[in-house]
Amino acid sequence: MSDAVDAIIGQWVKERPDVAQDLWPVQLFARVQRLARVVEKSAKAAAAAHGVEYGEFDVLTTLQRSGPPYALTAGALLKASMVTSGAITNRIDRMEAKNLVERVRDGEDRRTIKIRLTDHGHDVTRAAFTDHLANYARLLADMDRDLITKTGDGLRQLLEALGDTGIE
Amino acid sequence: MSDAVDAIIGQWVKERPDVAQDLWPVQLFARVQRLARVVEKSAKAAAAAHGVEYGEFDVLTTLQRSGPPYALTAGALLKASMVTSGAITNRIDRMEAKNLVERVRDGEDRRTIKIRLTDHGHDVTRAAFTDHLANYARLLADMDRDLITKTGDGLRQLLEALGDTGIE
DNA sequence: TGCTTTTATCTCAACGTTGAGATTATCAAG
DNA sequence: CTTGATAATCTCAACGTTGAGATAAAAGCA
Repeated sequence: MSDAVDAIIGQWVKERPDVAQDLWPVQLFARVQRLARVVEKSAKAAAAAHGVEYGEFDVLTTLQRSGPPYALTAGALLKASMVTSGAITNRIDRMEAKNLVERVRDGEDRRTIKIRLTDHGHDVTRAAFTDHLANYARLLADMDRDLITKTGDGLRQLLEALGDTGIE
Repeated sequence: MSDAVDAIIGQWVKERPDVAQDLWPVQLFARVQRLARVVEKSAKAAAAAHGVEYGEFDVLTTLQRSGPPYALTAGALLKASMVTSGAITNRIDRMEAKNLVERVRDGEDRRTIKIRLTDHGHDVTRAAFTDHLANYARLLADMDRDLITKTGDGLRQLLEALGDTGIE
């Protein structure tokens, strides 16, 4: 059996035999990259069905899983999202206009603001996340559960080694 | 041992116990997504050191690994790149301005154009790809080789099941 | 030959992200 | 207090991508 990445590596071995022994990370990282794109494309469609961009969906779920009172600072959302500060500001602006979240000034530190899920934001998040999980399950419908677990465990060890250990 | 994704799943189990049994795909897909971002960020920096955007680097390597005569149609690059047509046109425009590639009309079919690596494009690609592999190796420096192989194999099976089997 | 359909590429406005810098507030030291 | 340093958020122009539509050529078919 072979996939697109096997074909790509085969091309490199032919064209760049001088680096053939350095291609071993490619079989992992190229697959991670391709799988991420396939899954993200599917997830975007699932989010769009609920009227939100994928980046907005990310903010919604981060707030919901943080638990009561469903409010985090812009800085916390920034760290959780792996994007830059301008992107977070824009996302919050758009989501505020859609009445999904609201900006609340923090009494303690007036530099910080908290982003809080509105009731409407809660409803959208619950529905969208449920659909999101159904979509995930559909993608993996025919796969062996044990393989999924083992592969996920391997990725966890990689992420730990790369320092991706906390969500703050 | 635990990583950021374990923490995220822990939050969901608490906040949405009603979907706790549907979270199993998350431990895989969330890791794929996070790892892809970490690796891509690193790869972008490696490409930038050679004066090219990551998307441009993708076009360069696709052309180089295709072998002589190092020329593909815009359509072939489109399929290989997993982006939309406008993005490919823009990338080629920018790369042509940088003298990395040149557009060549195909004698047979005047609708198609071939994108061909220039000599300069060849040089940049060789150097950038060598650095790219060194960067990959650095990221995996402390990892067990067998784990990397097994995890990559798991991802291959997933990609095959999702139909990502050819590069055309 | 003419007509329609299909194929390949490009156009362009809307969109989201980047990232350096600006703004405003807090903290630490004297 | 006042000054300087630090911290949190926002601003904004530049950038790359999206995706529907336009353009143009080729292929299929009467």
